[in-house]
Amino acid sequence: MKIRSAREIGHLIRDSRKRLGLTQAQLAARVGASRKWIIDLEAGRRTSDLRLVLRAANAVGLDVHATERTRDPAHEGFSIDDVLIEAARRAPE
Amino acid sequence: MKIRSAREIGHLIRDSRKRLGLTQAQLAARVGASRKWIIDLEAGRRTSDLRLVLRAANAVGLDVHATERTRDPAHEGFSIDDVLIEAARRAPE
DNA sequence: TGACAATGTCACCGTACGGTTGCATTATTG
DNA sequence: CAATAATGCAACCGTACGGTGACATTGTCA
Repeated sequence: MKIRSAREIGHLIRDSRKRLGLTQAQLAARVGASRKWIIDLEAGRRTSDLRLVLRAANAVGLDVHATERTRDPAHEGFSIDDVLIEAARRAPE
Repeated sequence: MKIRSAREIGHLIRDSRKRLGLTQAQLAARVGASRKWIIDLEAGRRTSDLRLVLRAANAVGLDVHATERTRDPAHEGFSIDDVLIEAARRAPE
């Protein structure tokens, strides 16, 4: 599944965690974070510390990959993205 | 490429940015962050705000995917991970 | 060579991230 | 049903994340 937002990876991690029968507290212990951090991650909040995010994904059996898009984004002008970014800056999430 | 650390995705983003001929300042503007944040991201520091990380990856033509490992990690006991996590807590990065 | 762009680092500093604790609200199991 | 576990949220609060600006270094092009 392609990840487009913090919410998406949060939901993925939650689903995988439940499929494994892990509680939030157990996952938090494995990741090395607090239960609050797991709650925030699964709820799709901005969730700092990328290392913990990757560790959490790994702990519930998710591999995170990055692949290059075949179409060259330099030729796309970014115009739509720029609008979205501006909108996101005013009304985040 | 499988992402295992903040450093790996940082290097990927840097390489893709250079391939596109973007400067750090230009990427920062597209992402909606400061140049310092781009520097920290590319250097593999912990890099908060997953939304910006995903946005930066997208801006340089990288798709981020999450895939389920076929082998069930519940049956792997997490013993090795637990050791790594403990080590990471003492001597992070 | 000089002028300029790009990058990395530093200091300062505000803020929001996240840990802790406690409590309310649901599942879940006996 | 009662008892327990699991989850979500709220409050408090320390800290580190990240923006700004300045500077040194390096790379690039005339």
